[in-house]
Amino acid sequence: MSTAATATTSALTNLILKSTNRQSLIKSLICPTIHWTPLLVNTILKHLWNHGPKALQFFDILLQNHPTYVHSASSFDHAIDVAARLRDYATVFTLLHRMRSLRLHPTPKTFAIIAERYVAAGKPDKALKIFLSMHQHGCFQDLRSFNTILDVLCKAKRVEKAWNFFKILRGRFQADVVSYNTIANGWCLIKRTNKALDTLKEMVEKGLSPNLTSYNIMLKGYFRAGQIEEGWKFFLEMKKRRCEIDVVTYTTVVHGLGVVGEVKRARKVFNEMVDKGVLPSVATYNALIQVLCKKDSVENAVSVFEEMLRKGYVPNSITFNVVIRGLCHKEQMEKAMEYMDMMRDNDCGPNVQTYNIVIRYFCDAGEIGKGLELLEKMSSENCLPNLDTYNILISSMFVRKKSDDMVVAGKLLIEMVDRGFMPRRLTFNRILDGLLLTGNQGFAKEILRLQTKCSRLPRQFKL
DNA sequence: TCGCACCCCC
Repeated sequence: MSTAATATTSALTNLILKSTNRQSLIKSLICPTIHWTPLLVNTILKHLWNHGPKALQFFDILLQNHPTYVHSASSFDHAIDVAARLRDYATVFTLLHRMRSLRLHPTPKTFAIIAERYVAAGKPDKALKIFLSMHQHGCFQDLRSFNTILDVLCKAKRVEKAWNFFKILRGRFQADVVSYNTIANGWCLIKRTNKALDTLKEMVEKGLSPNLTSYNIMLKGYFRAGQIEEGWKFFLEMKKRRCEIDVVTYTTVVHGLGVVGEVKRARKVFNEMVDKGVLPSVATYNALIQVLCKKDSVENAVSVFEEMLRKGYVPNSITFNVVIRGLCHKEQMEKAMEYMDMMRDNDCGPNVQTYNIVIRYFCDAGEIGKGLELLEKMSSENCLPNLDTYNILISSMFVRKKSDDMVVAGKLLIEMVDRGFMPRRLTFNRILDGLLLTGNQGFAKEILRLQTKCSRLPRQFKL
């Protein structure tokens, strides 16, 4: 996007965040000088991702009040994702029906989003149900969408459920190598490497051949399960039998060896890939840098970071976050802040994860004030705090129960609820205890009312 | 469909 467009986006995002009155917001947004496009709408929705109610309000104002602009299907997908994450299923279905009435057909992606949110909310059966009812919403199921629902279940570690569902429907959808790989990967995610192997064997019996992805999945599975020597043997076997091992294979091994402290072997593999003509990717560098930070020294990690710059690689936010975490861990906070500035210069963040890292280290060092300063700083950069940010800050305030801290914690709690995050019961109770112990009875009552409201009402955000 | 980070706390 151009600089002018970015400026417009920030200005609009701020306008939406600051507004307290729907009518005046409508007046500001429905204005002939603003040229609404799906790209602009989607960018703003992404910025508002950590303020779900505002995101939905914004989407709804254009939907209801704009005389000519019609949302795109992808914007609907974003809005549905936000509503589903808020567990506001009434709005999810309203939007789904609205899509159909506008003749924008919900896509397989739409259903994947809803299914994913259902599974995340602990409702995998609802996820299967929405998948099975896709055709009633004017969207046909095919092998791709079948594989997607399997993947959604597996990624949420509901592998047994995915496997049972798979066995029932694999005939109907003509399961392919992707379906089997997805299930095998699921078993690997829960460290059941033998089940993964069985799944792939069953695939072979059905006449399908494993591909490189199948092998990479098993390889990662061994390392994840702590079966390092099995992983290593598997890697050697891959090199011997299949000549086409790729950058993913190497990255898996570099990372797998590194996390168990085998830094020298990890480095050796990294060098070997260069010799064999397999070019490391940014992800490979990230894996190595992370491993050096955690198991070697941050100085060595930084020199690999500088090496990758010399070779012309463009570090991404993961690269920066890994280095920043390493520096924080070595209590080099100033250096960490310099890397944050570098991110700004490189036009890649800092993002909410970056802030969470440094806020966390400041808080752990007892410098809550600096943590709160960074919270301010991030909003000024249009980077909204997420659930983790609030949890980090609030829990740090219980190290010593200072009265002022308790009030700040209470205010943060109110803010997070306002933005659609559901604090855990423990968080509520700790803040209540803290306020009562420090003589803030009035504020405690307010928090208690909020808790009661949160637990009683089904989620439905007024649009 | 596979590789790299972040995160409440257990």
